[in-house]
Amino acid sequence: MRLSDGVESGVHVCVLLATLPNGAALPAAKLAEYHGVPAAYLAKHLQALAGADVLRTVKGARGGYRLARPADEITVLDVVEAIDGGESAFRCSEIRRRGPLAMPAREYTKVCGIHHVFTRADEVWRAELARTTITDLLMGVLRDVPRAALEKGARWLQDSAR
Amino acid sequence: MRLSDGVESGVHVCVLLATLPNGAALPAAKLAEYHGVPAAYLAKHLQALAGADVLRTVKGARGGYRLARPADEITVLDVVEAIDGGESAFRCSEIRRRGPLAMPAREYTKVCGIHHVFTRADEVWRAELARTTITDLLMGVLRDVPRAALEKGARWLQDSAR
DNA sequence: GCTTTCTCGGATAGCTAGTATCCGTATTAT
DNA sequence: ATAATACGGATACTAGCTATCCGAGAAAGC
Ligand code: SF4
Ligand code: SF4
Repeated sequence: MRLSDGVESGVHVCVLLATLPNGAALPAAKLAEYHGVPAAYLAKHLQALAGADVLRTVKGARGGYRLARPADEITVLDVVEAIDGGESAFRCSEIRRRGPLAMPAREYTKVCGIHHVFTRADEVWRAELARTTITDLLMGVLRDVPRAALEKGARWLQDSAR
Repeated sequence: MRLSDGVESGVHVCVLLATLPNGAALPAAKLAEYHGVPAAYLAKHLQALAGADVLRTVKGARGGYRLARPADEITVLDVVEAIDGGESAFRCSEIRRRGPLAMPAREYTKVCGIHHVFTRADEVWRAELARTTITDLLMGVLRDVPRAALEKGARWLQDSAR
């Protein structure tokens, strides 16, 4: 089981955008450069995030991406579902309908126990991700990252926002 | 994000094996036929389950597979980890080490907040799966599946155990 | 109004992990 | 001995994800 690779960049982008002043935007190329990931690929994820109303696009010259909502109203789950999709990890192929035990479809009214376990597990997983907002993550970064690195980042932002 | 396809068959196999009398075994070919899945493929998953000490193999003629432990000591998580692997869904590529913000490796001592969120989510997911045993699932089947189907299944088992 | 800058959206190649299969060998009951 | 069965490696196939490209269109600035 593997989460889409783009989720990581997606979350990082949101955290970075959360540091920008009110309505400012940052173009996709800069975001890619900042994180050291291929720009063309990141663009796809940015579009997905924009489509999911996590990011807002600012078109035209001096445009780019910015958060669509306040950072404390965006959860990690929002980012995950935008990029990785909202489907459950478990997909059953209705095994019980096959083989010699098979019965007519109408016999199977309720969701079976096996299916149910995985559905519940999926729900708690998502609930846990929904618990943390971009603001929470930003706080963590400000606390954990050494001052020197923070200043380096801030300087870079100034230069490229120009 | 997608769970390995074989997990479904794996769980079904365990539930079926839980219905067998004490030390009886069922060959891979029969298990595959019962569930209507390709035998050669199922064999792989069975081996994985045996390697993870979920199933026990009985070699030689009239051999097959049986549960390695009592059904109420086998959790759904055991099956999932045997077939799908125990790795977390989220794998970070250390983005913070790339790009202009990069700093020497020794600066990054603790696990970052982003990483932490996904680790925690993964833990609750696994905890939820560990909550349910094969016995629990078997109970559910006995309760939910119509009597006619149960008898059909029992008859089939008799015939093929011969 | 024209030009420049930048995003949007689709179209498409490349790659990796997972799916599915085969067969020769080892092991055991009869 | 013979038949039945697990084991393990080798391998083809496939879907989904990774990564890239480019033209159309929209906003900003002159
Ligand atoms: S019994 Fe449950 S898990 Fe198995 S095929 Fe049916 S719905 Fe899916
Ligand atoms: S900041 Fe966290 S999630 Fe991002 S690359 Fe580093 S460890 Fe991974």
